[in-house]
Amino acid sequence: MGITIKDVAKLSGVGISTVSRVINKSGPVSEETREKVMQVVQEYGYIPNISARNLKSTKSKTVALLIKDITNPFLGRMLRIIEREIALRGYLTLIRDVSAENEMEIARQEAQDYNLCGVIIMGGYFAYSDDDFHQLDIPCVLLTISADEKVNKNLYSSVRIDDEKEGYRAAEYLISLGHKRIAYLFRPPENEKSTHVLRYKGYVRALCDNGISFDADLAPGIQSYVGEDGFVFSKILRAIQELCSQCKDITAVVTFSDYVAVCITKAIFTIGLRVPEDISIIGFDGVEIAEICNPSLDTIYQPATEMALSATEILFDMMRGGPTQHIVYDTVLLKRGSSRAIDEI
Amino acid sequence: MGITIKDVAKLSGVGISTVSRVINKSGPVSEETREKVMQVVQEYGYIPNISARNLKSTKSKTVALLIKDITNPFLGRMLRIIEREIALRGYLTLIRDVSAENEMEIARQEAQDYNLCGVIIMGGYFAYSDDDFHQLDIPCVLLTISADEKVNKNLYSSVRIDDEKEGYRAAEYLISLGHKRIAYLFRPPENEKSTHVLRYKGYVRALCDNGISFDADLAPGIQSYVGEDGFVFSKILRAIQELCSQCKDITAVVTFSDYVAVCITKAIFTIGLRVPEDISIIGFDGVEIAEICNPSLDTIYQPATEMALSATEILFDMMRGGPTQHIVYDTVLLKRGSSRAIDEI
DNA sequence: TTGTAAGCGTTATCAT
DNA sequence: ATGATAACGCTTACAA
Repeated sequence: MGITIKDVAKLSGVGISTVSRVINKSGPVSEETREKVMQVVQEYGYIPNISARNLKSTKSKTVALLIKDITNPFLGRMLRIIEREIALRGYLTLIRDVSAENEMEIARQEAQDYNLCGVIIMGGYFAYSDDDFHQLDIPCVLLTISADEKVNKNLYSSVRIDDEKEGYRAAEYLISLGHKRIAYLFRPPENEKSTHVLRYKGYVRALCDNGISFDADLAPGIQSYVGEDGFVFSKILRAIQELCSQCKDITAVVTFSDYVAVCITKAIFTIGLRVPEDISIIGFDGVEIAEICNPSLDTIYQPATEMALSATEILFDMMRGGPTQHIVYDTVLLKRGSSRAIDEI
Repeated sequence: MGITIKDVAKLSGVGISTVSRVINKSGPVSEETREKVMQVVQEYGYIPNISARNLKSTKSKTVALLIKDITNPFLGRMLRIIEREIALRGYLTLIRDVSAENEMEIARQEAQDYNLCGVIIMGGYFAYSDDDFHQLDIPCVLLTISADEKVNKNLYSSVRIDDEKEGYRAAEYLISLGHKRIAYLFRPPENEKSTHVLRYKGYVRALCDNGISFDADLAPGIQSYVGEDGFVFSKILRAIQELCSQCKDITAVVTFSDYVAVCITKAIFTIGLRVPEDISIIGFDGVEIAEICNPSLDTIYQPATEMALSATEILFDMMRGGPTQHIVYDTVLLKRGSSRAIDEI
């Protein structure tokens, strides 16, 4: 254990509170003593103990970043940006992967333990209640998600896209190209209320609106798209195989992430078909992989940078007493060649 | 702020230390009082405050995971496994991205602040000194890296592959296929001592050993492979364009990660050449992307799961007073079709 | 401008 | 088996 504030005080011949004032710039100190203290701090490499700080009722200048699945590249990109923004403002970031857990419980726990100033939750579900936010009791921004309509909008902020609408858009795009037999690959159970499901609902609505009857056989769930250490590809391959053997007339696939779309592309090649000649594909998110794969994917691009910056800004606004905000970003439909009009075939 | 141990004591009509004993199972308590206390704990949702715990000299059952670049998919995979293993042992994981910072300084800081039991550093550099580990003063495992030879091996553990050897192997594989003009794309400056550089050195040695004169023009550094929020592809594309225009006779490329290899593949397609017909490529790490891209990449596969499990196990061993260990894993050269013998062309 | 002292929520020691 | 009480390192009134 390093030296404490007490040691610094003794070593520099001043009182404890003076040292505290120096390192926190939290009160008047004569230039002379200031230098004396800093001298000792430098020489002995004194580091204030955060746990002790957190113990006092005052907030700790740290923000928690709770992530549902830290290996998700889309979330990863935003993570980096947010972390940097938070550091720029002189705050500390506590990162926590909450994949398998209840993120609200963890948020409460951490808020208490570390005396947090705020929380950003990325990619969770949204079965939150008013009570959840009341109990949390510190500024909270949901990123990529929103709470249910019933939850009081003044209790939290959110930054996201309209997943249902964009799912609709993805499907509509393929429909506009003349496709009628359009599959959707999604990940089922646990995430009952997730962005994935919303995108899926958009897909279903798009079909209906265009007079295409929804066929449940075309929307199989794959069992969990990223195993802890296993790979997902084999599962997708199996799904695609079934999809193509049972209903030979499929001409397009929609899905909820670029990553899965890349897997689907590979699966299609593997069974001897081509993209986009035989089957058209559209991805979701617009992460780099969608650009560098072969062929590059058409995709629904989310403005990750802007979303990350907004989330951070809103959080710090709230920490200064500002109001909650709810921002819904528009996406951009990137056309890069993984789908083609059905007539051309 | 939730209720404290004091409140629980009052509410259940017992002393503070009794409550402490109950929740920590750290002393004799009558079954009767135990139930009384637990009753209150449940009812009011009491959560012990970790900061307060950390303040006491006793260790806090938390381990820090320091990562150089959290968006690296290879590190990400191991991260998930380690986190799970740590949780399984009843410990808390503190994740921190140390991309832009000095990981040792942060390790010391966190060790003190959170009263850590141990640290795992993933993907850092290795300009560490004896002093670094002495000052850190808690069990430390380096994952994917090792400290310099000069550093006392009893001060830390390490789990990694032999990057120089495996870089050699990658290059040698292409040489064995008849390639002579083999490029290497790497990321230069800051990482002077990183795994990347070792792999590069292996590549150079392989060339020499096989009587191929090293041509610096074939090993350009790309400026930084993952911008904070920018994409790397354009940079690689430029590098490949130059490489192919200046020295038309290149037939193969080695690089330090699958991700970059995928970018290179795309760049090659973009300028109108084919993989592996015109140019052979081998990746590094063996992450999923190397399998699902087109064509699937030959790559040097690192046993990520085993490495992650080893690192965790060694750390907990050390925490129980066990010795330091230094494990070097072998890789597997996966041949999936992104390189071909030069004669076949 | 500076120092003293009272907490913050725990755990650990020591009586009881 | 149980309950005071003294730390742990820090911030912050309040006093000097």
